[in-house]
Amino acid sequence: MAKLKFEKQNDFFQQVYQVVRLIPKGKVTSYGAIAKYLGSAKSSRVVGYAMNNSHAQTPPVPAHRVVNRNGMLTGKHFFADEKEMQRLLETEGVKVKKDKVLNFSICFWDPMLHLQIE
DNA sequence: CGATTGACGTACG
DNA sequence: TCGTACGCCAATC
Repeated sequence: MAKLKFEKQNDFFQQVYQVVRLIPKGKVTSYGAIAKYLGSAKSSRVVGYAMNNSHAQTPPVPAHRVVNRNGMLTGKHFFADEKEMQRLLETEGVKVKKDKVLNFSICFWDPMLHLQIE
């Protein structure tokens, strides 16, 4: 359980990256959950857009831990190899089948429940 | 400044 | 269960 505090409204992107970096190993979350956590539940698309630039961030953002609401690896296409994302998840203990996270409800990590904004 | 785009999510048939 | 339509919002053109 980590506590997170956002001083000011940093760049929305930076907030997204920050949350993604806090995702525990072996866990995954969704774009919508992150958006909601950041206070913009309807900005899920923007979260995805932010992830598009995650590769340029330092330290790198574990984008493979972020999937859509169905647990599908919609972002795999943005990795060097489409199987890279799945491989990374399985390496962390997350089973993936047909581009979908198995036991998604169990592997799902909701920032709203594990992070607290003071 | 208006139009388009998108790693989403929900509603509807 | 599956495909299509639409809304949302920031970035980009």
